[in-house]
Amino acid sequence: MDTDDRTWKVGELAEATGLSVRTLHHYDEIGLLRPSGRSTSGHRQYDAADVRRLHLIVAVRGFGLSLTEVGQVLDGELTDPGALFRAQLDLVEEQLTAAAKVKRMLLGVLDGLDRAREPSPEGLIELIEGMTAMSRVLTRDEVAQLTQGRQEAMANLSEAELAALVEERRKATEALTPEQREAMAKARAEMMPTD
Amino acid sequence: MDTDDRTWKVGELAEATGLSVRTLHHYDEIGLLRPSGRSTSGHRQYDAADVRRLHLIVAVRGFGLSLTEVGQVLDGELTDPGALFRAQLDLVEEQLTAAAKVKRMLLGVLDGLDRAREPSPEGLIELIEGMTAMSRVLTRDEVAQLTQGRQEAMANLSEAELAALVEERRKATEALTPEQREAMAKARAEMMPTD
DNA sequence: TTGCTCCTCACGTCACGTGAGGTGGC
DNA sequence: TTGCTCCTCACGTCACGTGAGGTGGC
Repeated sequence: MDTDDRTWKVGELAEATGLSVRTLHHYDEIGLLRPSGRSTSGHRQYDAADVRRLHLIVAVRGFGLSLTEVGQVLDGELTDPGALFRAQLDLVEEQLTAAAKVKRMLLGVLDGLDRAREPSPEGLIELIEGMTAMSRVLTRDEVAQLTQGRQEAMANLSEAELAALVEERRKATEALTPEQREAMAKARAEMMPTD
Repeated sequence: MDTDDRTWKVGELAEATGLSVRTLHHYDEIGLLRPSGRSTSGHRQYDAADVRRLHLIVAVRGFGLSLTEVGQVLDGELTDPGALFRAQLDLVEEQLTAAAKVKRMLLGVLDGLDRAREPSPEGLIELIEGMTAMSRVLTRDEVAQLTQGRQEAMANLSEAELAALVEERRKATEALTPEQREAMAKARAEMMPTD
């Protein structure tokens, strides 16, 4: 039983797992992974069980859980771990849709930059302004529909806000080249979710 | 020109934008958005230009850039902003594939939990162990193929490591119920990217 | 005068990174 | 004896959250 008896030093374990020594120190500090031994000179000694636990830590951490949650899962401190994983799934799905939207917007901006004859800082700003003003309005409408109780407050705010917003967009559009105008229209189309 | 002359207090702006007062204080502190005025009593006064800049800040921040980068974009400090946005696009695409993988693994774990007759903490652990041991091996193989120079070092490591790994998986599989075994096989299939 | 908003410190968060200064093993 | 690894502080990061204690405007 060679491998069951051998022990790892912190640097060896770091090298083997791709983690940093500091990370292993950190896990020790917070009690997530305490090496089961110390040498006479105080060096950490990880045994096979520690290594196994470390692999589990890395695995569960990969689901996006906090280190506290990782510890709870591994130590069986949760009455319903499934609930935690389901919540995490919801979160990941939100991240996926959010990231997909960001990707669409980035593609829109890059497309606009490509179409611009000569790239000016102002052109970029106006491009971004045009792209996002749209989604801001949409968001406002959605919010207004969802939170009926606050509609009165919304009306007060949107009075000045929407005026400023419309004015902003008018000014911005005015200063654009035809190419940029076209890019903006295309970008808006791209922002509309298709999936 | 009513809206062009009016001025916003920090609380009003926070309410209107959905940001926190603290966030606006923070943007002031780091110089990202300094209100153009202060009242005699020291209260921040944001004018229409400040509000416009704030909307731009929120928009650009939405691309996932750091506040430093947001400032650089808005102040035209970058010779090639397109490069920044392209880098950001790469990052977002990486996040998308990573999140998709996490989603697949979470679905696998949840599926395994559903199939287990009675959910035990040990069963969960073993399920996770089984699911992720697979991807660890795959990753190792890929790394070995990519970094030829380090193959010798890899061989040294994988000797003890792989032995422990195989032993781990054998023990884990041994203790599983038939339902869990089936779930693991299904989970592995799900882990293989299909897109 | 009572609330409400505003102000400025200043510490806390999360998962480590990055030296700083010193000791032990091969 | 020289490197290399190990050790323990301890501050820094990033974008704010969260009180703490006090002042000004309607």
